[in-house]
Amino acid sequence: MTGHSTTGHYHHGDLRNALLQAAGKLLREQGIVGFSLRDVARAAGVSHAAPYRHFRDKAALLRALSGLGFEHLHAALTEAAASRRGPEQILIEVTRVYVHTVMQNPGMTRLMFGTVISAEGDAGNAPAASSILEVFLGIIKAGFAVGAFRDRDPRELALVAWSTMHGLAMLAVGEVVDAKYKDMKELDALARTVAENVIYGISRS
Amino acid sequence: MTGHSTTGHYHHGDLRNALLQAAGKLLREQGIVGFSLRDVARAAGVSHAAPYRHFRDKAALLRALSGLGFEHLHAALTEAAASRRGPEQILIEVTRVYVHTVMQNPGMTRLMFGTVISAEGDAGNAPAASSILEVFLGIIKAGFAVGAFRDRDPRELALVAWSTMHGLAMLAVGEVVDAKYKDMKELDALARTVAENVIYGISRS
DNA sequence: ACCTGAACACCGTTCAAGT
DNA sequence: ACCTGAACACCGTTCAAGT
Repeated sequence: MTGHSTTGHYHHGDLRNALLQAAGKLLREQGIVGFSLRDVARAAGVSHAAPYRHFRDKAALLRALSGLGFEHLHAALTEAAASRRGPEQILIEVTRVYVHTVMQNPGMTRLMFGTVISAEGDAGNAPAASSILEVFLGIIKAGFAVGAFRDRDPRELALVAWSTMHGLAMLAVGEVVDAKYKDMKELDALARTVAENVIYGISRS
Repeated sequence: MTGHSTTGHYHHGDLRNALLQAAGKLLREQGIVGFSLRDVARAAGVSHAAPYRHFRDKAALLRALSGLGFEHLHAALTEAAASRRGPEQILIEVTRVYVHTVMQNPGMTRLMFGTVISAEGDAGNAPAASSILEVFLGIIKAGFAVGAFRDRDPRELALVAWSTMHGLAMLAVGEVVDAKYKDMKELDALARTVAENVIYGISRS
């Protein structure tokens, strides 16, 4: 995205971004368990002390990375919410996308929702999370507009919808759900079942 | 439970258990982030190499600890499932207990469901998880017996119920849900709402 | 059989010093 | 302004050696 590159002598113009990119790759490929800042620096081709010019500490780097993950999830959900007709169809599609996105990058998922990072001065993931809740709120309100849903506090219904698909996604990514569900076909069917149940639950009788 | 203790010269008869207990305390008090095996050994009053006589490595200790956590959750849910009348009341109570148990020990929760540990030869948490699923299966089947629930695969309904309360619990423990929900009163109300929605969803129309 | 102490390869973080 | 290299206090793990 930066564009200009005439000098041939390498070395980063934007080390901060290079570090985040390297970190994302390591997180995806190796997971969060052995994730080390020194590895990130190595992958970016700088000394192990260099990242400290751009992030206060390892937690700050992870927080920034987590923020990128939330943005990605938010974008995927927003797109899924925009592309269909009725609120019921939307809920089914959003559930499927939620589970898929979460399963595609388990390390990122654990980073985002595992609270490996905590607030500590920074706002933590609260704002990112509330932007995700907005997506569900939008779906619920659209459902109200066409008289589809039970007359309840929309924030409650939004949280019900989110909880349900989040729970399925977490059980899947945590491998606590039976091995057979790791098959994506099965997971898709399960996502549909779960979404339908939410719909049954929140629809007017 | 062991009973005899006449010799006054200390040093553990059962270091394995002492280590697990110390680890549990550290996990509860400090969380999983800075959790170190050397700290556990120190807390138990032995050298840092001593744990290796009882656990193959740090992951094995954590796996055993996680197993204890699953046992605790299983026992709490089983008790909640046994004490009430109709399946609807049971689901509400079980949801409340699930969320409470999870919130009472966030470090343990992250250990159990964060897949910090993976299988690696050992069976991982799959058996523990399936014993939890059994509890939900029992509730669903009891509901079938009195004609309360929709005619679906009981395993699906059980997973729907589990997913929903698990999702709420994870959002709560991950602090992604608004700060005001950290108040237990609010969380209790939320648990009830979520449980009611599951009931609406799985009940015969 | 169970535990210790030294040893090794790693980490996160800091800081003087270089360009 | 940005990066490096040495340094420090920690970790997980191994292994000879002690009782």
